[in-house]
Amino acid sequence: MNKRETTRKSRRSSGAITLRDVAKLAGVAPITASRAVNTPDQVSPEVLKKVQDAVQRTGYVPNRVAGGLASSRSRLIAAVVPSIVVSVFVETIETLNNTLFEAGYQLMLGQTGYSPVREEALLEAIIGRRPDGIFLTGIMQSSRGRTRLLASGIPVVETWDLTPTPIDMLIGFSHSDIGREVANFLVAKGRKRLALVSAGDERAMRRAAAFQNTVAQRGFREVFVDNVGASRSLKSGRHALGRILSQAPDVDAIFCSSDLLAMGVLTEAIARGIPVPQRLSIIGFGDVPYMADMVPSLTTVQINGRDIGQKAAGFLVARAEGRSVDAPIVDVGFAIIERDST
Amino acid sequence: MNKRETTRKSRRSSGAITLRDVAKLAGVAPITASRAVNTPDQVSPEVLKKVQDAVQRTGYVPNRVAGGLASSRSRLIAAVVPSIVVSVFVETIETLNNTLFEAGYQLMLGQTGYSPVREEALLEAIIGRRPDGIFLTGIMQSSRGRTRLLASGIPVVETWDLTPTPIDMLIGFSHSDIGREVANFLVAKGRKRLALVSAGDERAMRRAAAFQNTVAQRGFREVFVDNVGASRSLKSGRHALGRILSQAPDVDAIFCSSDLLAMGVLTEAIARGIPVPQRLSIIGFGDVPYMADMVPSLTTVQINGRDIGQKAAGFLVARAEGRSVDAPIVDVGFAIIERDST
DNA sequence: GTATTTTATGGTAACGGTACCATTATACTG
DNA sequence: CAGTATAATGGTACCGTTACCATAAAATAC
Repeated sequence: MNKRETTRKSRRSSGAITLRDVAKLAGVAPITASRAVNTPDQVSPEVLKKVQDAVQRTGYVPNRVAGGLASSRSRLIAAVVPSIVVSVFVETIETLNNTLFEAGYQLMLGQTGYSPVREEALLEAIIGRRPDGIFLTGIMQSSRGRTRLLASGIPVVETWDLTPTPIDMLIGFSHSDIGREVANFLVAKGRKRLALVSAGDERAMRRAAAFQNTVAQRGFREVFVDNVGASRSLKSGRHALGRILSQAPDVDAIFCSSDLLAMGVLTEAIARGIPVPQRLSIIGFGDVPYMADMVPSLTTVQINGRDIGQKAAGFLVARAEGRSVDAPIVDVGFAIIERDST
Repeated sequence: MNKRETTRKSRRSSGAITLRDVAKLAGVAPITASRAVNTPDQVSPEVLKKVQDAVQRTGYVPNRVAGGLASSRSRLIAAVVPSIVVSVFVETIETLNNTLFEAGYQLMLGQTGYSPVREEALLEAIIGRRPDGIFLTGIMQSSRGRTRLLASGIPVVETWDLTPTPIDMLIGFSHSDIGREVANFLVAKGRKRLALVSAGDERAMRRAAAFQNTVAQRGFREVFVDNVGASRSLKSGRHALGRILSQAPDVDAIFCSSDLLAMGVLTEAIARGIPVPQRLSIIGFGDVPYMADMVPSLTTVQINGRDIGQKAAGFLVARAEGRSVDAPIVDVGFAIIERDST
């Protein structure tokens, strides 16, 4: 009988130390050991000590998978990002991750590569893991995705954008406001012939559209648009300026959809001996850390990515722990940081 | 009786659709439904169709937590990184993540912030999640950590470094070789008065030490060392050059422990009108994507981070699926990419 | 036509914890 | 001092899935 039991065990068990082993060693029931580990103030000091000793001696590490299944709380938060190579998201993710870790949560990272198909598959994989919360970069556009998330009942925070119809919580800012404000800013600086270097993603396009509209409304010449599609590199910024100069040589200000593109435009301008900002104003987006210390330093739209990450972590943890979030829709705004390139 | 059952259920259950629900709807046993979902070729076409219909109708998403517990396979891989803001690691993580996702695995991300205390806590959290594999950036230095990992029995791949005593698998390159080769490279270029701008982490220090030794062995003057500690920003690179110029004005070549620091040094040099590379050679480390397209373009030590990520994913998945890895210790090497800054 | 393998399906018992309820010992109340 | 609240501990069932074994039906072998 005993033998059979042992055989059984060796077939299925992972062989690791379990709470049962710890409890046996400490001479208490498994449930008591569980309490000693998780809610120490619910057990007597003697029992606590015995269990802690047993944990030490055995090197027991609680199995969060089992715990998660039993309690329906995985202590896992999933984050969906287009790409972590796109540096503008990195600080948000880092802060999100760190804040979650402090609160006892782990981060599961998924990258869509800006692909809807990928996003769909990712969502399925994420929901299957039953995380306690989901962080989305941007608004979930696909209605299938929205339905899925809603049906899952998992707290969701959409970020990095605003919408009147969020799935659940929302921490973002208005891309069209940015487009408008940047246009106004450049016009106020006396610029007359404006251009855009824009990536092809939806949010960048929204900034671009607002920029164009504002320029048109104020009666200036049509904005020259160079769309670099998915190539967000410094090099594509350089090439973009090349095209602008040959097709619209009188352009005197360029709004780029990322700091890296702006840095490319700036680099090309310097290489061609075009004085910045005298002949050409350049403004980026994102305020990646090192932009302030370049020469010339880059004027850009600052987004407080760390703030977004921290707030999102706070929201998700609160909801995971059954607390409600007072103001679950937050506009964190943006700021145009004026430096030497305009 | 039935009532009681229902009551019970509502107390504990998460309320989500389970495999049992799907099975009931399809008119088969739960285990058969499980097979239809996971190993479709083990069931008859009719049953397969019935189950797939039921899945569609219910919107069933398998609970991987429960599956993981039952099968001791979480399909989760954990990655430990110092920081994702340090751009040199980002491509590795991205490729690791993407490759894992293709194979049906999710990535759990942990950041140590270069802190051993943090690393310890992180390890505990990771092991508790019973991932199928662990990716480490660098070698696990702490012997407690090594013991823990070994005891956990989880496949581990250490990366970004070499050691004669890896915990398990290893994909890296030699930091001392880099220090030596860069010194030789600069000397071959005719440089005589060398300096280092180094971050305080262990691997950077190892590159620095080898660099210094080589310079000493070849009979050149002692290397001027500027240690920037934990501040790896462009700005600290700029400040570092300031200090070097005031304390060792005859320095004619600088090896920086990261591309970002090198970019800072380069920026400061340009700002001060110091001709690069005529009066000053600058070489970085990492080959962050945009370094090639700056003016002047930056000479640097190229590490194939994507290759490391892809290989690591391959190794970990193989081991997770019970296959063995032929050559689990790989030196991916490095290359000095000569550009305009030397 | 019987013996033997293969295929398809199902029953049952884990996996390693925690929720829920029950029980006992102890402290407090009036 | 009985009656009641509180604290500490334990028993049991269950979380949602899969491993393992058993069984029945169909296919193949001889």
